[in-house]
Amino acid sequence: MNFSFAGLKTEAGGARRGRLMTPHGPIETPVFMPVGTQATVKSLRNEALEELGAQIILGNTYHLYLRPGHELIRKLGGLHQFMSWNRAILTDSGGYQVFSLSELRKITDEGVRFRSHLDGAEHLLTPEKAAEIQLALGSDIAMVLDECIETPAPRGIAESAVKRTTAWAKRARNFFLECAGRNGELSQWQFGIVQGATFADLRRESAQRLIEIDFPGYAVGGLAVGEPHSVTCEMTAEVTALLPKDKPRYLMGVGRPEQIADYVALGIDMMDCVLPTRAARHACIYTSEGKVLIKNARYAQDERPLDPACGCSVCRRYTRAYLRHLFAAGELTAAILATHHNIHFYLDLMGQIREAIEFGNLAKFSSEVRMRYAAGPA
RNA sequence: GGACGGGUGGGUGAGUGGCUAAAACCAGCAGACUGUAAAUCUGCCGCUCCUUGCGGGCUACGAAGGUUCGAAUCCUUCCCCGUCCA
Repeated sequence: MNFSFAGLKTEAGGARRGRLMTPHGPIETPVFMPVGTQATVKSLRNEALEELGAQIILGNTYHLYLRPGHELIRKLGGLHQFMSWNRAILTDSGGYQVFSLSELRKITDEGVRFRSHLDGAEHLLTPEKAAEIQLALGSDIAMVLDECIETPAPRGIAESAVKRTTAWAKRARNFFLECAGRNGELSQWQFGIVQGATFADLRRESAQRLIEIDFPGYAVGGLAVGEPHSVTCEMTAEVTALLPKDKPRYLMGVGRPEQIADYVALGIDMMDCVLPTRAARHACIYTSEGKVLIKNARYAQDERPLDPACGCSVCRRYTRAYLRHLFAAGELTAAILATHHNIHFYLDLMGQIREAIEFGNLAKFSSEVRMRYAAGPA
């Protein structure tokens, strides 16, 4: 695997236009990665994802370990073969579940003890175990187990989360290299994750420690979990200023359509977010003019497509009135069509961002998107 | 003709003297969703007034009367509906 800007432009402000080569195809960056926690992007068939041009999707260590089990997936040829997805996959480590399943877990220096949300059984996820699971899954990019905390957080909590995340990163890295060997880097990468809540010095400290460990790529975690967007940007900027320029940076779990270009401008190459898929299932449609809550009565007789400016197969064929009806009737097709459109919107948005970087007018593009979103849909 | 049972807000349906503008669910309306315990969750949902307050007024539990300080709840008559008997 390798990451390069060869023949590609880097914008002065920090935005980068790159290419990440994986065993499952190239990834043009900046990239948006649809989330497919349980080896599927909810309500989308892989055929649709391919049609939409998804270059890489996410899977989740914690979920796939619990069900169907990483050993089973390994036996069946790895995650790519198991789910019949031949493009790239990044697996999250379960670190986010440390945060989102906070009532079901206990953290120690050893690792995280979870009570399964499926059957209540107790499981211990250690940095080594998370790496082992992801090696079995065979994702193109594996994440280290980290301690993700909510923001804002008291400094003491943030400090100890950074300390633990650093120690875990070291262990995860050692274990990973031991198992995969240095040559393992050819087929699977492992990224470290910066923590530090909303404290700039802790963010720098965390990044510095990870750089010393030396990963092929770095993620910024624990953001967009409660703090204002401006703070998310400040923290991201602190980190990207330190990270090696020749390695990919991944801002985890973001963001809203009008925020994405901001992160790119700060030097972020990769992002993922459940927003387009989850919001779609909840009848929230992202369009070039802002969000459309398609269940609203005002769309009952609206014969326009979800987004008149969109060229996706859903917008080419179906009306707002029809989508509204499908949601009102609780039909599964509503989720399928809405998700398809929202993912198209996100991937297309990122495509436009890549283009804007190449033309050197990302800032202009970004402010146009923001203005359209502020104005709202017609 | 007789015997029971029943008529509650847009729907289903609790409530059987004051805490009831009336549970709950559905429908309806609006909103949220950021490394997915999410096809989920939240708010509103009789009308009206304002100094928007766990505020005021009005109307409301088939109809009309009555008992009571107070009635969806008790009594009387009537009108409907269901089941059974002739």
